[in-house]
Amino acid sequence: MPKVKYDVIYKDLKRKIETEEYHFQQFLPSENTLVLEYSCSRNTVRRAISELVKEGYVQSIQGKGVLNIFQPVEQSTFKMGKIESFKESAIRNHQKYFTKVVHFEFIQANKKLEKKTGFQEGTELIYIQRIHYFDKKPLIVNHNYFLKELMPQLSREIAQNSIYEYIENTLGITIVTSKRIMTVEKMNQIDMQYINLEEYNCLAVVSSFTYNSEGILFEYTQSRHHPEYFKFVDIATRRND
Amino acid sequence: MPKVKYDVIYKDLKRKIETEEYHFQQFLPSENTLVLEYSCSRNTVRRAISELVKEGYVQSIQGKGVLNIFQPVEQSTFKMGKIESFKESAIRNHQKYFTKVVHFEFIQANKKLEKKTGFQEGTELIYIQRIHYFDKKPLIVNHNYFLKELMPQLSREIAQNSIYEYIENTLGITIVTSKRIMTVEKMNQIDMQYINLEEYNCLAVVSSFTYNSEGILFEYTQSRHHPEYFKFVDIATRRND
DNA sequence: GCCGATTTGTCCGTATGTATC
DNA sequence: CGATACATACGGACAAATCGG
Repeated sequence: MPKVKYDVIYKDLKRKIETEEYHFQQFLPSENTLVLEYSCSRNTVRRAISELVKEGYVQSIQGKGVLNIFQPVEQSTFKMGKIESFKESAIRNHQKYFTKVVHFEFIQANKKLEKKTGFQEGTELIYIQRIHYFDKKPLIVNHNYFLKELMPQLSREIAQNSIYEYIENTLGITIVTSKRIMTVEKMNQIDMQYINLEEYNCLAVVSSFTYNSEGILFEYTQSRHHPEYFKFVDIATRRND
Repeated sequence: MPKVKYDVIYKDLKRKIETEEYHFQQFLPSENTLVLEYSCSRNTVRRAISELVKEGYVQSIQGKGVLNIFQPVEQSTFKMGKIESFKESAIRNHQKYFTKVVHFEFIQANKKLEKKTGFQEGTELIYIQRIHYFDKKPLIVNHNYFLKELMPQLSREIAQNSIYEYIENTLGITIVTSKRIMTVEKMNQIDMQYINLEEYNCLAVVSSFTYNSEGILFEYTQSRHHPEYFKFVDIATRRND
């Protein structure tokens, strides 16, 4: 992240909240106070605070102040409102992970796939199936469909490591927006083959549509998770419309 | 919603996107153009646009413009990034709904409940179980825990209708932030009693913690959904940190 | 109930930086 | 290189909500 002012302030406030330098259910210093503290304009302070609001750390109350409502949430496997790769997530949660590529194929989108993924019929795609392990337990089956045109060099070896790392660092593509849909589905043949669901007969499924900085859809992924190890966190704020 | 300028602009842009007055994968008029169109400052236009970014309608690309990436999403049962009551959601999706109160009790939080809900042991609560029907099919089992102190008059009759309506309109409490956690759980006795899961043996579970404008937790709800009729949509944008 | 001080919310105008073409 | 477009930042003004006297 470029070193921009509002981001520095945001990170500093966040740290102070997490380390309880600012106490739970107490007000942060007023915006005007923070302006003096950080020698910046009120807009910049407000920008930093608005990030914290989005993440559910604080709540601004007109006429009163900015209230700290942060509680050290039971660590969640996947953060929301962010795009996070499997590897990043694993590292952040201090777990051992391992990825196995079980299928790698160049395909063309057909009608059925078009409906599911949004890629037009005939589009050249790379289809990859990967199994993700946490602590040697297979927990996630991943079906990735990449736009071949944008990453013709993508190989099995790269898929073995982090594809996102390759996309961002090597190809220099910036991922901007991702739409995700969470559902629960009955297990299928492939799930059964790789994951031990024990007495469960369904999985948590996250389908995501990822756009690059040109606004074009370049990836569709379906992640099928073992229910016991799945958690999806979201912060909602009321917007009246 | 108070009639504020950025909101008027936001709604107008949103309408133009939804009605395809602005076309998919094309750029919106530049910020400066919009400034002239709406006779406002650039900040105000940017504020409106940032709302659209949050909702995944557009994507701003520095040096190029604001790109329309809206696709009329397959209608989703539950919107994300918003707090929405069951009734509101049902109306928006043009479905017939019906709510049945199957349990209504005044209780005190014990240790176990404290761990689950966040309400301190000994806190006086109202515990309600409700079954939600769409088109006569029971699809959701709802367990609500309300802070009794804030709504001592809450009755079975009110629970029969929309509790949120009562809270907002009658009590005048404003709901501000809600933290939600989505998981998949095996069905329990109560689920089995009320919902016909057919061959499924688990449900989609949404646990939510709702805060009022004072920043105090006043509701914990666990919603247990029939998997076939459950969908959770989310827009993620990359923030580097 | 009113008034004034404080605090957040909205809005404006301007300047400068950075990316794209 | 210049023109255009979005991104960051500043400072100021007034509105709206809260709270204490």
